[in-house]
Amino acid sequence: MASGKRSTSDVLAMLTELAGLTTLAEESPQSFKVRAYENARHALEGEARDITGLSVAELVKIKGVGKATASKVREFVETGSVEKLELLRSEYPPAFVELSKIPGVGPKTLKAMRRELGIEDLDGLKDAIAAESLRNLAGLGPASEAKIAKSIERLGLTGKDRRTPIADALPLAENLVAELARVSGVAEVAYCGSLRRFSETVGDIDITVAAPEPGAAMGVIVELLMDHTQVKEIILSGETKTSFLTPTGLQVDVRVVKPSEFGAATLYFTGSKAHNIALRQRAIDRGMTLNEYGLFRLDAAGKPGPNVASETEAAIYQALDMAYVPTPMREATGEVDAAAFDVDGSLPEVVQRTDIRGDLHYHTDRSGDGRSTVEEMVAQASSHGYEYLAITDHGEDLAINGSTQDEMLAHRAHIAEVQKAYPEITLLWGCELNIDPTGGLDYDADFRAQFDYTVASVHSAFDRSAKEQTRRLVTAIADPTVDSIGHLTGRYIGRRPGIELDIDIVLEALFEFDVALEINGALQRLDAASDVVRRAVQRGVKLVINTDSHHTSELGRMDYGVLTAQRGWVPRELVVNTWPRARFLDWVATHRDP
DNA sequence: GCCGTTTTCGGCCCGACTGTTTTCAGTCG
Repeated sequence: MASGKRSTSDVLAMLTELAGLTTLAEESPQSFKVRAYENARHALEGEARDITGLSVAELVKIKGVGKATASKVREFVETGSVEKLELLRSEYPPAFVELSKIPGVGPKTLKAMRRELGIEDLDGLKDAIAAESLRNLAGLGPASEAKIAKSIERLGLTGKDRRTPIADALPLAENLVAELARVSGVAEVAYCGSLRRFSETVGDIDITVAAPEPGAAMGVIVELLMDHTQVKEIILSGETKTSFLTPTGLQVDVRVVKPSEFGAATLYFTGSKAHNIALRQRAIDRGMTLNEYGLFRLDAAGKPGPNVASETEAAIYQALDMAYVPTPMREATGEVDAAAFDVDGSLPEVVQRTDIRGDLHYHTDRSGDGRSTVEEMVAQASSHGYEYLAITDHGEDLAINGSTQDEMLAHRAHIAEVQKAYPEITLLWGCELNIDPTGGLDYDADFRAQFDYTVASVHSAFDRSAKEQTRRLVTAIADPTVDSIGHLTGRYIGRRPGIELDIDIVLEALFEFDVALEINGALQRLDAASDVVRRAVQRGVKLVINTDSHHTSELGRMDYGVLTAQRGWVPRELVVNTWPRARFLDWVATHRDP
């Protein structure tokens, strides 16, 4: 194994691999050992401190991490590998593990294929299917063989670990929800799953439907789906559950329940799985049981008895003696204990869309890539009720999109003219500065200092080393004319990885120079990412939630930025654009001249 | 492997669907 310093994400990846290989070894995804590794991973994911610096004694104090896992983490950090993991790797080589990604093939089937038929990789499996020998395995038949053959055909398209960027999944889900809501007999529809938790990529789309007659409604829905343009193939269909694949291979699960069960169902299908398990454990501890139909009191015989709550998620959390947990926080990274009144009860009140008073990264057609005029963009912002708005067109360094000094000065005069028609909203003449590979910025310092507000961002040179990029960012952050850092890594989710950074050093610089970190609400960006945001919160770094709008149709991105902030456990207080105008302007003035 | 106001052993969340089964195992979420 390669040497080098192990990071927190390396440790988490190690535990994920350990859980995966142990699933094979134990022939069960429900294996208690597997769940222990997964729980430990979750617990460490939610840990604020740098886990690579913790001792075994400190690690075992984290709930969900025991002595065995703590020792493995230390072993991994100190030696770069874990003996147990290496043993499992030699027992289950990558080509064999790869087979576990085939939908419908679980650990039991996989090991039977190896044991009985000597299958070691995809080619071996294909040969066995061609020879029709798979059907001879106990519990399998011709139908299973055909199903597996089909799964292999579309592997890559619909493999179990396939992820779809939220920017692709969300519009599709919203359209499906709107269509299903119009089906007769349907009372309510919501998308759930990782999409509702606002995960940046999703494995599938889960849609929950409420209907007084679930079976009948499902019949109508299946008819609708049968010749729907977004349905390539219906892969299973029962009384209350139907799954289909879209033309791009994204799986959609539709589940129908009664309206009285809608809260329990959306809670269940929103997950995360680990969050659900924690809630169910809590129910059991209180003499109740929780499933997708509701929360029920257990009778003396341990059977589900009277319904306690089911119609709304809020009622279920309340019955479990917990604060309501916003969907983006349901990742089992500490929110269950934090929300539990008898354990901690200090779940932070995260920022809400209604807290936002202004947008501070906002383009007009002064930018080469801007598509609406100053007048149009300001009118749109005003209609959103904002108190202030920073118009931040590109600086001169972006050859095609940027503006010269003279153009910027004329732009300032233009903005001042438009301001007269909008007394209720304070317009700031701003700029999106480009951070060059060395950390340098557009114009000269004196000119930059004239802007009312600036956001500095990376737009090029994405492939430098983490060391170079970190120095680049820190140099920009230290510049007194920089008020905020835009889309931190420059990533496009699922298409382009962002720049590599030593996040701790960057966060330290942001804190020290009192520069705000942007949460960019563009769905393809969502940058800084929620995990980075959560660390920023822990460090006390100020944040700003922006749309980076280039057109009047893009202001809705504020919702997405807020959801990302909620995933990062951001309290309103840290978000500078929730502050009243006077306080915000005062902050800009003081941080520039401390 | 983890955990404990039933603590150091004996439990560990719950249900739908499919296929191969005459009552259930495997997979999935």
